[in-house]
Amino acid sequence: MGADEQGGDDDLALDRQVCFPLYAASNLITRLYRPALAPLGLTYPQYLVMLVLWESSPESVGGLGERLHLDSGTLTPLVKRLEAAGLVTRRRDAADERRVLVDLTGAGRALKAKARNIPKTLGAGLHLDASEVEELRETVTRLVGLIAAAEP
Amino acid sequence: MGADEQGGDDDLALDRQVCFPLYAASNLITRLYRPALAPLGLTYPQYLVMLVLWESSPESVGGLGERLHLDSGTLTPLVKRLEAAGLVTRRRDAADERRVLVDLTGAGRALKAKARNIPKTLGAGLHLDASEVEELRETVTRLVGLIAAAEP
DNA sequence: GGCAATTAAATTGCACGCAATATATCTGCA
DNA sequence: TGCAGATATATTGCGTGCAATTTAATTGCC
Repeated sequence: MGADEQGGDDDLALDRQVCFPLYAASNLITRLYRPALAPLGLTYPQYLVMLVLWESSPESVGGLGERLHLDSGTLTPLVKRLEAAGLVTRRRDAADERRVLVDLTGAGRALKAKARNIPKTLGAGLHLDASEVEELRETVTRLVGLIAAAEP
Repeated sequence: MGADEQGGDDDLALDRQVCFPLYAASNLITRLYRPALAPLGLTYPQYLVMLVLWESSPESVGGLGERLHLDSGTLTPLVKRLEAAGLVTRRRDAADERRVLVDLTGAGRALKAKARNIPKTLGAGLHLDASEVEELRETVTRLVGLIAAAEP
């Protein structure tokens, strides 16, 4: 142990970080999805918003943000792009004029059919067995819960 | 199973995706590190570059990119900001003028002392036991390897 | 009812990330 | 030697992410 390693062997080694592989995995996944999403005219974050809406719509901007851990600074312009693409509509909630409700158009709903095989197609290329994927998903989901709970 | 669920129960449910928790975890971690890195004047990606340089410097832009899975489009402006902050120098490699070598300044090297307790401080807040963290790190690292290998 | 505090979105400004492209340098081979 | 192809970095353009601020609407409390 060198004289400059008072914090332990070397806590600052890149290969010791948990944060870094998560960061790298996220970037790599965005890159991996790009060619599959390009024919649908979607970016990866836009795809996530569509996943939420395909499950339940209309949804407020805040609702989308809570689900995806994103704020209005990210979602407002993103949803406007989806609106410009004709996939969603935006309207003020009559019951609470502060809210904006994002809803699917016919084209937005129809896009789900084109997206259906994306998870299977992209998952297959990784050669991870199902149980391993499931465990990874659960562990990272729990981590997300922990970090989100630790937030202000 | 509904008539619109031909791809399985619903492969497009957000909670079924492995990609999403990784994406969310990455964003949340960046947010989590921000207040700890602010006193050092670093963003999270800048911190990762410094981690690499603290391990071995000088390093070429390409070397940084290979280690962090980033390209010159991201690294060039980032490293220039580190240079403007007085933490690194940039110079052409005399042996191969195409390369740019990024090296630590005295201030850059000195910053390591201030960063030393960051991993422990931030890790402690998550209340995950060490073995669990280790397993998560290994699994995600393996995933990163798989996706990176699948890349062109 | 009325006003302060809260809440929901939108806006602004900055730093990524990356595809596509441009520029400069090097390597290999005729 | 000289030149075509490959390689390393830089640049451009666009879409995020997010802190900080602004604007508009609602709630709570008197």
